[in-house]
Amino acid sequence: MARTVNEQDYAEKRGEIIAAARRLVYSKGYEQMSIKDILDALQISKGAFYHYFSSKQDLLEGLLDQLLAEIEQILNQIIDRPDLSATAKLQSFFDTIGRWKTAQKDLFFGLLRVWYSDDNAIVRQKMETRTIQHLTPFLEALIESSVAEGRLNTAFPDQAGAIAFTLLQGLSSALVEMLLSDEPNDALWPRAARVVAAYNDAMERVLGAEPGRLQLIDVETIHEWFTGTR
Amino acid sequence: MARTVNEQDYAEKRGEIIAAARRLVYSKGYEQMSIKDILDALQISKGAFYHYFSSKQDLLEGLLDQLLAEIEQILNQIIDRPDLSATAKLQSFFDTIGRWKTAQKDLFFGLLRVWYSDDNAIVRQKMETRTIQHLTPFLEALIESSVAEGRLNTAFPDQAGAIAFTLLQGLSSALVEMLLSDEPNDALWPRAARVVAAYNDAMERVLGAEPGRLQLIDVETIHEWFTGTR
DNA sequence: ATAAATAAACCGACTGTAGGTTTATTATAG
DNA sequence: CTATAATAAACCTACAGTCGGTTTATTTAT
Repeated sequence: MARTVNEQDYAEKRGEIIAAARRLVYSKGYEQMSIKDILDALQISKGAFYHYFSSKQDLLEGLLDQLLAEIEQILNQIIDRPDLSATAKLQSFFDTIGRWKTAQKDLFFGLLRVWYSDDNAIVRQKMETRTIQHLTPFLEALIESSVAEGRLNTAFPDQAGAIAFTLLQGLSSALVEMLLSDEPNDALWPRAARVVAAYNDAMERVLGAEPGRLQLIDVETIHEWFTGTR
Repeated sequence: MARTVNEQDYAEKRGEIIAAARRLVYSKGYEQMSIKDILDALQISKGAFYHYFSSKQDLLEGLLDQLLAEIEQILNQIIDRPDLSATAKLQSFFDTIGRWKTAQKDLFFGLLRVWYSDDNAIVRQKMETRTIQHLTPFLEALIESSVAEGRLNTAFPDQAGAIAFTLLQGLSSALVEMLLSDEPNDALWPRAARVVAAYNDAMERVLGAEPGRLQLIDVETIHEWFTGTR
């Protein structure tokens, strides 16, 4: 025979290209990123690129896969903890999201404008639907267990995960819009706090949790978001 | 001076271009629609187009304005009805959305694929945020009145409108995804009914309505959606 | 061990198309 | 008449994607 595909190398190279694309998407957004940007960054030819990806969209799918895989890994770490009750895991899930964003604050805030720009609409849209599709099962399991534990109460544990995600994304959108507005932070942050409180309330009602039980984002965190340098 | 701008004519021509763009967006999606498509459809030159719009994005904004204005008009008709209580208006609001979609069923289903395609992500995204921004006040007012009427119960009437919209959009996304899937309709529709029930429940809980009071979409309607020709 | 064979990996000029600009011309209100 | 709105058409630039071709690694037959 002849030269055979080295799956290892192939995947590695593909990963490198995706990584470069990711940096570019983070810095200038998907639409603004040209294939040439990637070629320049990696010093490879067009032929090389199109050997690994059939189109720019194909590259995007790969990027989304990578992002989702990372999230799933983090989620799994929470799920696997035997010391936590299902309800605690659920809360830990929310906390982890918030903590990640805070930890990578500089990166995160730099990302915001790009991620929520018009030039990134497809990426966000696709990421949103994929997040719901892939992560809902995790949430569903936690919710079902919590219902069994008696800490949650819903007649639709199978659907509640998706609805919870919808709420989470709604909250994110609302907060991001405020963060990206021109209004001064100190005027914004009490309003942000109220938005969070409202979504918290909504989430508790939907899942049938006792008031104050579930906290999507703690007040500390949003305060920090809205008082740091933008 | 010289030839003065005829505001009337100017707006009219702009409207014509937007209308043509709208037909094209409906038939092939925003990204797939080129400026040339519009020029060909109206038999005008590029110069003419760029006299009325500064860019393709500018055109999009105009299109969104048009769409939103139509929705607002419909909403206002409901609000203005003195015979209805606030809660009845709220229900009427949901009904109207569903009835519109059913009435224009053929158009509506044809639209679905295009509207939810990747090539239309920016349009949908922008329309979503603008819908929330512009229509939330209407919902808020209805919710506040309903709370006063004692038919709803929420500590966050000011935020509940936005959250309600989030839920509506979440439900829409879920249903559309099912409608666009390859699975056969008869297998799909009981699941769709359950999704609707879950969102109904969520909405009632969030707004603090009595169970069964609020109906986002009635079962008749979705049944019709999922049994007609696709 | 070596050379022929073969397919993967890579290269970069080229193309078609699209959004947008510039420059020139026509029509019309004052 | 003339200034300007309105239109036309040639032009520019950037970009995704293609394609014929070259290099490089691996296998197989001698």
